[in-house]
Amino acid sequence: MFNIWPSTIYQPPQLSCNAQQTVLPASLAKHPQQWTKHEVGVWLKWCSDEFCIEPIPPDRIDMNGKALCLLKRSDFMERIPKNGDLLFNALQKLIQNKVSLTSPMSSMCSGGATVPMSPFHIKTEPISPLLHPLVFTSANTQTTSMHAPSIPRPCVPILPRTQSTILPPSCSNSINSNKSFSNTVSTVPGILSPASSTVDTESASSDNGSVSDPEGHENDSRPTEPTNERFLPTTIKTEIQHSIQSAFQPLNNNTRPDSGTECRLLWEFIHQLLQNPMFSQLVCWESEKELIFRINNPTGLAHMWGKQKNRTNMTYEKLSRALRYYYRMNIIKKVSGKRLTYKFMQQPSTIQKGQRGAKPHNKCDIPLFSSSNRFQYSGLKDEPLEDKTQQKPPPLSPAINEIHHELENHRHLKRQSPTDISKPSGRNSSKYLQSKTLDIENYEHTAYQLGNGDMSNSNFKQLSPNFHIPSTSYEKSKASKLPPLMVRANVTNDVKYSPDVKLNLGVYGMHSPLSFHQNNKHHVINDSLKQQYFEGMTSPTFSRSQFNDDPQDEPEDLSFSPKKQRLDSESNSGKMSPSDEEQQHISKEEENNILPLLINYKKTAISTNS
DNA sequence: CACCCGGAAGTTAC
DNA sequence: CGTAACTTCCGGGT
Repeated sequence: MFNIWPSTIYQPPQLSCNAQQTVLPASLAKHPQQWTKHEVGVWLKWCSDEFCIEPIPPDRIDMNGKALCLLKRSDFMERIPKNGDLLFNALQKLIQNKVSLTSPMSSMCSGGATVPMSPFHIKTEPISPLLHPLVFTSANTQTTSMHAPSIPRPCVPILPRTQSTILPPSCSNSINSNKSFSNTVSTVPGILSPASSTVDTESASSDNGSVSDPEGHENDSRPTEPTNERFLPTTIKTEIQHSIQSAFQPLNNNTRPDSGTECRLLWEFIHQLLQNPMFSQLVCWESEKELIFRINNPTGLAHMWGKQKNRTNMTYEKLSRALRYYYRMNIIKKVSGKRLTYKFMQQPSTIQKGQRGAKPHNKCDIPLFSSSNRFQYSGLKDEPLEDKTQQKPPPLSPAINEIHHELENHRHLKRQSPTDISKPSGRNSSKYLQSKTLDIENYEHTAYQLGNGDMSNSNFKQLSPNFHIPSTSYEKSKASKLPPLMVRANVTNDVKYSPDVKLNLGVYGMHSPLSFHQNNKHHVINDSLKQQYFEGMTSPTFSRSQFNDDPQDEPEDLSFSPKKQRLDSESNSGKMSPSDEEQQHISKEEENNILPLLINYKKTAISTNS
């Protein structure tokens, strides 16, 4: 009967709990109220094994099933402080399973769950699956990401995947919570597992009777064909699965009509977990009022997120990278000085979403010069950045004016970064930067396209009719797109100090000229400042002198003159003709020249600022 | 060592 | 097919 739904994706070898058996002992295949005292003990033992929790002293719950069912949650907590919640929930599921035998689950497909209520549920809210700590494990560690059923999944609100795992909070109750989580991750059928969820939900209405059928047990090699799902025990399964669905659905379906795509976003996922104290061992509010939350178990959270996204190799390192992308979108920021502590920058319910995910509120203002840049988000420790400067911008040079005009007219489009040519082997950004700088002199045109998004380089494809695009993917883009914006960078004839090169370098190196430091203040390049930026380069790091027309007076400007740099290098070192590799390589001296100009100005600004 | 940062490039779902 | 939102990897920092 309580055969558990197969599906362990992650199962470390050193599981401390029973990972082989997920079936409730046969003697417990009756309503808990009918359990004898001995059977209650059997159940407790089963729970401790199944949920990877420490053994429950029999004297803590020394009663028969009838008395057991009368225990309130608080009673459980009192008797078993560590895992009372878990046991209570598990018992409730057993109890409610019996009840729900008479109640088809078909209605669960809607956003509002009709799952039997758990005592600690808010009446008007769907039951959160996360409150159902039924954890099951199976011996099979096979990952079946390729087995995703292709049948329609109309009721599935979360990411499609076939299997997922989850850990009850109690499983991280050990000394090393992280390791505990990793080593005891078990499978909750249906949790975060929409694929099977749907199937089971669909089969539930026609297969209620299978609950008590021992033949319903499926082992770990469960076939994934929908037809086989019919033979699964469905009631509890469906309840839980639906509960899971509910948990990851938006609280307000009216504002999130697309319930079929919910909880695909990391911030949403985290927020959902935060809503449930059951997961406080993974992540909890540090200050709900201030929307500050703390990740208590980074590894566990990452595992869970990985399950949600069907990424079995998810780590906190990666998850945190995704979180860092939120900085610039003003969705989440790091709380400076507090490890594993972040803050929602706005009420999650107010976070606007793009077609597929969160975006800055004023997305149309983001692209190239908005205040929403990475430097602004370089840490909560940073005081609010000064972007209120209302200095009257100097007149623009014709070239810049043209560019500016183009930029203004293309804010809604995605900016395209110049080139991916001669990508250096390493990931050293300074080398990369330098190689780009070198490359640009070979071309007459550079195209940019404006837009927003995560601003990663992959979203900035090179588009220019006269540009050689070595990357395959870029070639494809080139064929299908036309650059909405052309920035003429006459680098061939005037590679060193033309205004356009300045722009290019700025955009190149920094993705965009986003902020600068001046008068002990960190200025964000907002609308009022961008003209000033372009024309005057008033930042100390982008000062006018650094683009002086007379390179002889500014030796540091060698960085902007690849040709000259190379010539100098050759004459100095005696090298005849530098190879491509050498062109891409940046020496320490060169790095020292170019970094302060193109990269480290951020650090300058921040350090002076702080 | 664990966490943090952000660039760069690849992946995936829509 | 294009893009948002990651994921993956990395070098470097605290």
